[in-house]
Amino acid sequence: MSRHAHGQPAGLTRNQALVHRALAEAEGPLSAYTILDRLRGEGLRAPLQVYRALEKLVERGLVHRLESLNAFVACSHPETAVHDATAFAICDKCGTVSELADARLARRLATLAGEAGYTLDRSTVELRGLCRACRPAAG
Amino acid sequence: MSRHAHGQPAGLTRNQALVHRALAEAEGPLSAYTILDRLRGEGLRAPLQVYRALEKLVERGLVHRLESLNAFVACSHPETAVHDATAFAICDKCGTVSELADARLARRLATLAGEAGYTLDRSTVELRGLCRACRPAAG
DNA sequence: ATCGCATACGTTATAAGGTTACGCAATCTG
DNA sequence: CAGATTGCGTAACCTTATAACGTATGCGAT
Ligand SMILES: [Zn+2]
Ligand SMILES: [Zn+2]
Ligand SMILES: [Zn+2]
Ligand SMILES: [Zn+2]
Repeated sequence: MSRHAHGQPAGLTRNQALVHRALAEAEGPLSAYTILDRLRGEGLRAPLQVYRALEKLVERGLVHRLESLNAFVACSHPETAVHDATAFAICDKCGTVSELADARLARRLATLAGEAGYTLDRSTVELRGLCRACRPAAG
Repeated sequence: MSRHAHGQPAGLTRNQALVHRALAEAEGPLSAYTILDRLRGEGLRAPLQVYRALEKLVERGLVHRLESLNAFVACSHPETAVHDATAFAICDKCGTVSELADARLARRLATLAGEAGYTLDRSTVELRGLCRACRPAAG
């Protein structure tokens, strides 16, 4: 589980920077309320302060929302990277998350949506299972 | 596990049947609390009555949960059908949902998870965009 | 400078979604 | 019959997310 050593992205407001840093320093996904708790020492007091920051961070692609967990993670890719069809693998036991980018997946999703008559604006792909560390030894 | 003439799966308890019917009769996804409201006339009073029924229905594959909507839909495939890697296309404007099954997608997800060191137990794939009816006419 | 607009901020209250805890009843199983 | 399992009902509670309202700040156009 390593992430970039950072360098906060430029152009963030104080609250946005605080929320982004909290996520970047966390080992895994955090709920909005957990973020809030971790930032009370910095003066944050209300859920909306966190949700508003998250909204902007997600818009900019600096943070992703994990729908199946109601939680958020800092993006593990450089800010410049392409982000179509990001998938997340989530360990059901230890909760670690890996952000995966895959062009073939992106194409397949676009094709599927198209065949069903839909445009594809954004996609949620979350894979649940066990990570290598949590998997029982093969037998 | 067969169905009666009116499409109700057999072997459901009263609450499960009520919840399933509510979803099957709805035009789109329903939240648990909306289901509850629609079933108050049938005697349901508490969220847990709905959540417990939903849990069983999801286990049996008769109902799917849409994580990005916090809502549920009746499965649109026969009860016998295979259900690995079901994807949902969701119109952002009118809310209609199409349930898509695709073996190539299933394989790609399995490969992706495997390469990242994860087993793949179940997947959430939700595609957001506009359906044909809601898309602005081209040209 | 100052008006209008846009963006961010802070606070309170409330909506929406989901679970824990407890106990009773029916249905198997030995 | 005892014990286990499953479903049911109620109340209380917790988590997640948004609405509503007002303030502050930057910035370009008049
Ligand atoms: Zn990312
Ligand atoms: Zn793990
Ligand atoms: Zn289905
Ligand atoms: Zn539509």
